[in-house]
Amino acid sequence: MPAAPLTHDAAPSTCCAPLLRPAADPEAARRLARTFKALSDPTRVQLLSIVAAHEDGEACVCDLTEPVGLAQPTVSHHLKILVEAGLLTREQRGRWAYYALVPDALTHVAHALHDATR
Amino acid sequence: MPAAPLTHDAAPSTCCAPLLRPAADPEAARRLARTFKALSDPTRVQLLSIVAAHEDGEACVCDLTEPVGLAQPTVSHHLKILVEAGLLTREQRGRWAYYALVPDALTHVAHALHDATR
DNA sequence: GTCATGCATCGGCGGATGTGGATACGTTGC
DNA sequence: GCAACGTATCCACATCCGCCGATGCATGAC
Repeated sequence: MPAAPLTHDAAPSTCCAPLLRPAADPEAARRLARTFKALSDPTRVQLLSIVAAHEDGEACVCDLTEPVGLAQPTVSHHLKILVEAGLLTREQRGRWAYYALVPDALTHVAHALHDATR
Repeated sequence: MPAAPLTHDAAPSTCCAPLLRPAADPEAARRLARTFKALSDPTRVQLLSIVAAHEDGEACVCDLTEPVGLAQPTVSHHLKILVEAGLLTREQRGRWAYYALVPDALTHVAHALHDATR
């Protein structure tokens, strides 16, 4: 932070082109990245796919530990991340916890990404 | 791993529902997650947005360091990750390196994600 | 009540990641 | 040749993340 007074306003050549549109503000980028972070692990992508492939589009933890080959606490951890990202819902019925996809979450993410880079 | 021979084949109740479709194979999940990992950082999302907002859809590093408020090596590092993920292209013209969005990369990602959770 | 079952949380370990200063590389201009 | 400029790479540091064993918290069966 010793300041960088050399604003390349006096650009010698045609290096820095102007922006046509204002870019996505940092807050929007932060929220987008937060969702992508939830999708940045192979296990979590697999979990989403497995849940989606299940009948009624829902599955409990015991359905998921074996396909991904991880211990139950780890699967529970990943599921929590997916729920916090708004990609899955969690519903407890009896002693089982059923996870299901949030219907339009993924398409919403796709649109947000398209808007940010439009 | 003393083995967990208790395969819940003899499930007492209706816990484990069958799959309607085979879920995404681990390899596909790995590739998808690899792309999302590149998008999982706020700085990188901002970089994509700033590049897209520039005239001609391209920008050099000197256009990018100031908006994101990070040092040049850090920005270069993030750009490399985006290029390796297939989201940006790098073209050296003179002493400047111009980065541009890969046209259909994002929509392709969106479709792949939709397929994995169809 | 007790016990078993399914799941979440806690704690720690090992590896990956974001960050920037110093430095090396390639290009332009002299 | 040399100097200046724009970028990329190297290195070290702090932090975060995936992973699992141990444990706790519910619910259901007895």
